[in-house]
Amino acid sequence: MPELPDVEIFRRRLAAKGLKRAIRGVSVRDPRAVRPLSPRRFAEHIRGRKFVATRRHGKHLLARLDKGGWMTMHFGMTGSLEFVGPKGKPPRFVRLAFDFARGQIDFADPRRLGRAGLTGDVESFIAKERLGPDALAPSFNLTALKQAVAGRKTSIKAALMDQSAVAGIGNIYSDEILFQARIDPRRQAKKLSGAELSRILRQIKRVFKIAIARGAGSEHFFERLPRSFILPQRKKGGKCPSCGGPVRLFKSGGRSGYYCPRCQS
DNA sequence: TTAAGTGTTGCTCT
DNA sequence: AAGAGCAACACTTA
Repeated sequence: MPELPDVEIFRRRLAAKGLKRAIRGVSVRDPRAVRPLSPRRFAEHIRGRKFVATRRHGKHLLARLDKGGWMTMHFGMTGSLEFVGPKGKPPRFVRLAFDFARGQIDFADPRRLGRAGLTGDVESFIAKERLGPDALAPSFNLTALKQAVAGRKTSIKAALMDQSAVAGIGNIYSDEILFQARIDPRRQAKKLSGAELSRILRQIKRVFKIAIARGAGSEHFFERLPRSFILPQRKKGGKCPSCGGPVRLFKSGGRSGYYCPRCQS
């Protein structure tokens, strides 16, 4: 689930429910969720303090602490951030819980591939993680996209998913972006024309903005997407929303990609 | 029941 | 050294 739009939803949730309120307790239910930090060091660093600002870079969420420094979160394949009110029922698979006077914020993660950590400042964190520019940052323009895929022999789909080239695009949304841009995901990145890259850039911004606006990751999210989106058809037997033909599955590096062989070339 | 599949990343091998 | 393949992980679905 957690690609850029999903993480942006988590960020907004944290900003709405967890900012400028005392964090009364931090419960590390699974030590692996804060690895390589010790649960104690992580919890003690945050307990009694407040989050005062949030940021997102690609698929990473960061929250600034009132006395300086930031908490970082990455959601792996199945992580999420949920707010639970005073009488609410917590989700399954909670690995970290932040307790406030009214309710709690839970980091849930069935597959345990997500991580939380601590860092001094955002810029050094981005450098350490080797992250490219955030896909929604205004500075990620056509020049930056050209730079990201320049000379790359790999497929445009793989290049877009490379977080060191551009941060935030994953397996699902790369399919949608390339479908909207009418580009075959298997094409070599370096062989795309300027006009094609321009279409891709426009669709990165558009697809992500639409996904965020429609509540990425929420229940019935797929039904709330425009009819022109291939995302709900991203399955066996799916039909291209543009031409009605069957969507095709291809595999690369253990990942599944879907596309319309008639509409994308 | 068992096996395959899964929205991410990082390590290994070439 | 870029790129491909697979492991990590644990649950859900076929």
